[in-house]
Amino acid sequence: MLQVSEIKENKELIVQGLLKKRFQNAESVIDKVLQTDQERRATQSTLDAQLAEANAIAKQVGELMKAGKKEEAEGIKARTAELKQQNKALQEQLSLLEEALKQLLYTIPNVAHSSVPEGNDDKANELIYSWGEAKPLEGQAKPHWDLIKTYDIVDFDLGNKITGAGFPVYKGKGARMQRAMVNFFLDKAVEAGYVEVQPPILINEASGYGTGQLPDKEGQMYHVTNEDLYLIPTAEVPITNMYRDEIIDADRLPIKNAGFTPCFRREAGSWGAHVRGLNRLHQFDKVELVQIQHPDKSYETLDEMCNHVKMLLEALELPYRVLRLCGGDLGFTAAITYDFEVYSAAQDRWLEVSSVSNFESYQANRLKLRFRGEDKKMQLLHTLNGSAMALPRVLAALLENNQTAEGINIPKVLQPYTGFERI
RNA sequence: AGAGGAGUGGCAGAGUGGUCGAAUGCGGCGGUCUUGAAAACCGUUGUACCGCAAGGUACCGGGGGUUCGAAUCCCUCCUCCUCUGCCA
Repeated sequence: MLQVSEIKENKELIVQGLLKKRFQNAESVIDKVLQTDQERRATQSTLDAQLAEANAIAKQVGELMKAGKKEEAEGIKARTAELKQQNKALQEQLSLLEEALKQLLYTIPNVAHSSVPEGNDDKANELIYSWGEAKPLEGQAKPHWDLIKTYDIVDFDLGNKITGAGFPVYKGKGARMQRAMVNFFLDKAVEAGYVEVQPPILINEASGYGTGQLPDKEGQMYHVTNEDLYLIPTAEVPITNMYRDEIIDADRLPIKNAGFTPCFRREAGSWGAHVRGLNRLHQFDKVELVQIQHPDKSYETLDEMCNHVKMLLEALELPYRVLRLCGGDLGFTAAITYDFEVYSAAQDRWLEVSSVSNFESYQANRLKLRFRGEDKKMQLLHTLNGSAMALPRVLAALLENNQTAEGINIPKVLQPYTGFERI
């Protein structure tokens, strides 16, 4: 969430950034924050003064008791009863104000970075890079949902039987492909200096708040009600939360972690071709990169992460493009996001396979993730993450783009991992 | 899952109702000494909030309670350890 101190100092800029993000009533909500904070501070001051008085009396009583002046002590106690009531009321008032402020701040998204283009939806996203030849296949190109049946490598009916829609079973070379991609992506991440981690895939409520899935977006996660835990929608959540409530030594920065996990998304939503097959699933596998960086360097890091994803896609020989999301299409917690889309020849569509974002201090503020700056003052760090990458759509694109009469060609870089050159 | 024990500052570890934000040791930082280093010695060393400041307030796993006053007593939750049971 945003920091009240920032809002106070840069109110106009923040309102601008929020409007770009298409956050309604930015100005009035910000005003409400400032007003609530004002009340909070006033209440805090009063309460502190009263507590100071109560503390002084308690000390006095102690001294009188020790001196054996019991009656005098009893006399002073009368005042404390009064103070106690007032303090309790003030305490409650303060808690209410603090809670109100927090709830208010939770409703405010991150501010869009200055380079983020204006726009209401994905139509306004800015194309900033493309690689490879994006053209439909000639002849009888099949979409991946047909190919997986032909080669019997992903089975939706089986998944339906044992779980439900959106939970496919990968079989034979399909399963092997998954394992190959995971290993390839993880190996590349480790080569790039990321420390591999394997986090839990169930998270508690505090973690959900830390990275911004809670409150409000609980409907998108599977909830294990008998333990009050959530299935992760992305490894971003457990990996970033490893650093919740931490004060990091500046010389440890940047912190780079990579992890492979399954991801779970409820996404009750649309039907049709764009959710067919592997395009959208309730459970899918993903390798995620997370970095924690000094605020001055987070945009360099963002570029570095984007270059990493480019390298992966080029190694896989998949035509792709990079989009800078416009304000209206940006996620709640992101200051800036680059989407990587792979061209799927048989669908003649672009499939999002990676999303790389800088959250600046928005998550760090919720996480209480800080470091001591050059001036010895505590400062919030910046968090970033990116998928590298989401497997099902990469698989879909590989199947569709590499189909031949003889079968599906596996990219060279994956062959050492699959042990076969063709499906 | 049952029985018992324990959670204190970066770490170790005292403290069982007042003078305790908390002894002591280690570690860290600064200094003296030294050509340099080590050792020794001296000093310093938590976080958040309120306040222009002086200063004040809160925090001893989390939450609640008793009391004029709680790290210390009570309730509750969480975590860890030991034993028993179960198990990949």
